[in-house]
Amino acid sequence: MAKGDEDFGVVRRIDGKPLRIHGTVARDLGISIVSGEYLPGAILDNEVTASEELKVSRTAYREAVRILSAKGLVEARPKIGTRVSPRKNWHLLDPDVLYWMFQREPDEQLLASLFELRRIIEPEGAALAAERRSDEHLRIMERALQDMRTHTLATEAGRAADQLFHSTMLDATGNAFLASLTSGVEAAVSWTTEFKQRKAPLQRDALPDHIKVFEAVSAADAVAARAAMVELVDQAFVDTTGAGKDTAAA
Amino acid sequence: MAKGDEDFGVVRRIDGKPLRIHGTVARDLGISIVSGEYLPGAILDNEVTASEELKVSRTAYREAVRILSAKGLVEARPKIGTRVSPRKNWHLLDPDVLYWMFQREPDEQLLASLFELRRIIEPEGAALAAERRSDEHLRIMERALQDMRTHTLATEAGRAADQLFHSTMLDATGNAFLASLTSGVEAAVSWTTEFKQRKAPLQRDALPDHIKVFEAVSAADAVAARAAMVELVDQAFVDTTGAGKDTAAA
DNA sequence: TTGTTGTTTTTGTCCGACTATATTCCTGCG
DNA sequence: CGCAGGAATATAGTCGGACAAAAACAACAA
Repeated sequence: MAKGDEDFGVVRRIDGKPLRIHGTVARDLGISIVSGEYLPGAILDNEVTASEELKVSRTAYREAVRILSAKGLVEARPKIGTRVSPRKNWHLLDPDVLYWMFQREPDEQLLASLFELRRIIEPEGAALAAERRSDEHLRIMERALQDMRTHTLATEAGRAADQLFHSTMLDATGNAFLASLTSGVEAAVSWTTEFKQRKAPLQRDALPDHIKVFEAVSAADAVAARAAMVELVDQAFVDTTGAGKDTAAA
Repeated sequence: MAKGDEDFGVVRRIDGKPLRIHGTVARDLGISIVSGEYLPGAILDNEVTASEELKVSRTAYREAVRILSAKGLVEARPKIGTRVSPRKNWHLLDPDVLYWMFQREPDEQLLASLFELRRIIEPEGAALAAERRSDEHLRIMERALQDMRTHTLATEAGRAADQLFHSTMLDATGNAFLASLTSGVEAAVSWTTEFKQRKAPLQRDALPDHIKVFEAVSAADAVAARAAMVELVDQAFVDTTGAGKDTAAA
């Protein structure tokens, strides 16, 4: 390969790092499972057979299964085999699982549930941020908003600024659990957005909603921050699905 | 071992199943990490050294690392080693991570954050359940309440009934994400309760709060269900910490 | 200084053998 | 005939050891 070239054929992770073999196998199997190709209770091929089938060593295959098992998707037992766990046991809010779930066709019902959760969580997050944010938080968020304006969400830099805005606000809530939860969910949604955007490229400018949230947080006005974030989430739902104003109004 | 005997020395998982070697190593390492023994950015011993140190094969050690990596606790890179990830990347709401976090001394701040999250989530969950529950849900919940009354929370059967009550209500919300999230958090809290209960055995009877929630859900009264659940969570917070009425009133 | 090339350390992958576990089945006893 | 106990068996679990690949680092050259 000539200097400067890059191999875009390499499978990459969420964070852009290349996937090892065990990672790709885990990802493929994970997607198959969450998309219903293997139903809960189904038993996967035994390790020897499965690894031969996938043309990887048994070691690599086992490490992949460990990953899926750590996320609650499967359960391995001697003499029985590796069984797909009941959905109830799946770690649905695990970032990878979330990512896998929205890789095929984003299930309408599931997407609605996800936004239902966002609508519960994020307004309260904004309210907490309004009460607890530091001046440093405000500085970063304001700067991020400026970058969003100049670059727009169509560019990589713009989306990075958007992420910075949100992650800074999460940090400002002072609640690590809330931050962990929301960051994963928002990431999942942003992938869906990306997915949808190939078909329906144009949608409403998200900046005004962000500004409203920022101003409320800046003014330490929890009530206003909550209201502004409700609007932002509802708008995001409409943008993502194109429908479902009923759910948003519930 | 004579018939009927059991080996209580075996390390067991949350669900009671025995842990394999890779499981115990993952658990031990995981607890060390979340309890701050290894700080974010720190690099673990290389696989050969570490596995020798722990007297396990490199294969088993690697599978343990895969588990931790799947939960966002560590990140492994060739030539660098296995590095503890920044806390921001940890999957804090993963049931195992949560479990590990409350194994040593339950951090006061963290526990408060967890209840802050519960106070946001669970009332809304109860409200949704009130709107969407089926008659079957009601039947199971009522039955569970009866069992709670007859057995009390001091017994295994009583706690099982309590769990059934809560998990049924989560099912009734019709939101898989909400259910997944809450079940993990409630489980973590119940372990802390168990932990605390060794010192302060006696606390207020939780049954009346449960009944109020049930009656509201049964009457399909979302507002009342929300209010009743707020009370239940606040009461649980007081019972768990013994202090912190400020946070509960926020 | 900058770019390139080699060195080296560490994780990643593979293989093949053996162990542990738990189901299934069979056998013999009541 | 039914059932308890033990043997057979299929599967995941563990091991050790070899080699491959990635990536930081050092040495060197332009």
